Amino acid sequence: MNKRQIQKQFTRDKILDSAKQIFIEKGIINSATLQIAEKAGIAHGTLFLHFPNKDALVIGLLDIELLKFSDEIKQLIIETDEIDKLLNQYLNLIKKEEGFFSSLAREMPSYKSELRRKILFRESLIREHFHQVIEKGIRKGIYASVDIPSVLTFLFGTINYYLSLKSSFVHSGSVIEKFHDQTIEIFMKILKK
Amino acid sequence: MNKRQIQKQFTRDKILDSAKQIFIEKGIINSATLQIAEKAGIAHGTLFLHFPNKDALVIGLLDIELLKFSDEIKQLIIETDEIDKLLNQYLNLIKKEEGFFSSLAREMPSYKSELRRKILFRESLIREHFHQVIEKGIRKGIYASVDIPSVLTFLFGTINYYLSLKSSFVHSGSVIEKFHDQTIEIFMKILKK
DNA sequence: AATTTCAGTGAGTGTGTACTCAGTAAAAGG
DNA sequence: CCTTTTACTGAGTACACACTCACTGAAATT
Repeated sequence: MNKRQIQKQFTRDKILDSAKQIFIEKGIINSATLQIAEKAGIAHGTLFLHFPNKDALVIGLLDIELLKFSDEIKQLIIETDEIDKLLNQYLNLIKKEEGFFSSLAREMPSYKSELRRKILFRESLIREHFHQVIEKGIRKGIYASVDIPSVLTFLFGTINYYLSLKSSFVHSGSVIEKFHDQTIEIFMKILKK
Repeated sequence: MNKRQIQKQFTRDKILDSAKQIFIEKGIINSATLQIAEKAGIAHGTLFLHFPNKDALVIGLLDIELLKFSDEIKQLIIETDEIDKLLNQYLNLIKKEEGFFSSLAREMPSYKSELRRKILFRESLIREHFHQVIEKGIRKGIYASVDIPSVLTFLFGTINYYLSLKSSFVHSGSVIEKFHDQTIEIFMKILKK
């Protein structure tokens, strides 16, 4: 990479960093591209050299962040094969980026269907891991033979709900932490024989 | 009421009807007040004679609709005191106005906190009824002595999740219907001794 | 019948914001 | 050293949309 390419990449990263900060603070939908540019310390027009339009920026941002998250999850799967430990670790990971996931849960229903599909696809990969761990548990006779997709929708739906209404559930601090124990407890009861 | 008052009320109703239709179709946040006025068959300015601003219209609309729903729920409570039947009836009521509740679930996280508090307050009244029925069941020894608020958050969270992502879960038709049986089944398992 | 009241009208205004494009300066290439 | 390429700039444009207000005409009041 020559000097120009390095500079270009650097600017792109600044835009994405700024977009992420603003995404966490108040979401992307109601934030102006001008504000993102200002926070990144670049001209408004520059943003559109790197992303053809606002949607592309959102997709770019979410793609990167969710990929990072996916990788961390994968690591986690390798390390744990008990569902309560996995769920505990999963919640801890979300908690680490709770602002991000809260904004995501809040705004997702308003995204264009293509982007929503992308996000749900990434979620489905995570579900797949949970699915396998539960399946193994059922085969071993540890868990009741539940309909796995159903119980996972129940689980992920609830977590999504906590995140999307975070500001109504907690004034400051973590929703995930608040509901951490009871979520695991109830989910384990669902799996209980 | 004289002729003028009747006419005024009629116009107000037309606005609310139109707003409800548009709310169901695509939500209120991304709909223009001009469009609502056109659908109601009135001038754009007229809308602002009846509601000082767009927010007031949204509050007016949701207040009326949620009050109607509350009343139907109350009726239901009187008639049934088994939790699975109550839940079944509750889901049926939501299904009857699924478009409305889907839009509500989708947009609620984006509303100003005051309006969100209002909506959550109405929901809390409904939860209160569920709470009582479960409590009675626990006292009778039918259900396990679970932490009722936790399991209710789990339940309402999941239902909210289905509704908010309705268009991702079903192409056409009812999400509530799709998840009806499994929701009841899992919830009853949570309550099982 | 004359006057007052008021619901309704719709062109107009102000604001916010996504996106453009002619111009600039520094890096790359010869 | 000169020419070309290109990342970047930021004032400008187009558009959408919430909300206003001078005006109209019919109903209510006198």
